[in-house]
Amino acid sequence: MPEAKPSKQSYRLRRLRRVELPLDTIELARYLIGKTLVHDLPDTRLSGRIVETEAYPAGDPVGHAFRGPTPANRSLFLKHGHAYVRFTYGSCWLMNISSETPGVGAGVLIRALEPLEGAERMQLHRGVSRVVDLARGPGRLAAAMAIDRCFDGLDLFSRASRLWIGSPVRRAGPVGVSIRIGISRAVRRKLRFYERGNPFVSGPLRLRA
DNA sequence: AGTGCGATTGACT
DNA sequence: GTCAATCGCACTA
Repeated sequence: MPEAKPSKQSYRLRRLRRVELPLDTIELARYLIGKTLVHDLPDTRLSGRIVETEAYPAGDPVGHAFRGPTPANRSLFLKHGHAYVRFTYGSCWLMNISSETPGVGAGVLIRALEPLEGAERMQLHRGVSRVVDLARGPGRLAAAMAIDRCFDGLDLFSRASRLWIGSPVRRAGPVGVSIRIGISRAVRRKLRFYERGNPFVSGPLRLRA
């Protein structure tokens, strides 16, 4: 059973530098597909390929920054490359990356990972064994990667941050674009990006093809 | 596979 | 008091 025995392979991951990021919310969401998210714990590395993102650009009425800065959303207004971590629905943390210049509120939601390293630890964090369920969905992703409010406001591109964005381990497949998940209001912009056909992507099947 | 629903915390009106 | 960038489970099929 591949689900019960996740890979113990390790990878040569390079920290990306902030200057490599596109300074644009939608371009960043697209750019992050295939890159890696890494959390270095004291004894273990947790990492995964980013396979699904959503852009929440400046001025987006469903973005958390829409009504201006508050103590809870201020991280979205930091220079691009900072973590914005928010608790929602009583049980889920969601991880975003700020995506514009200082003072502009915008971000990219990281929605799903294909686990690479530390999947056994992720199984413990999540209480599920199936590898495809470890980080498929933003709440699951945060739980698997042990991301909570401590990381809100962290600069992912500071020299020695424990949480960072790494180079791809393989070339990303074709990237699909769709409407965002869980956005029920009139805003139906196609701002969700995902690696097409990847089983670690969340959402209904037709939005993974 | 798709749909429906309850749980549950924090921020803001 | 209301609402939320969700999840897991219980359904139906």
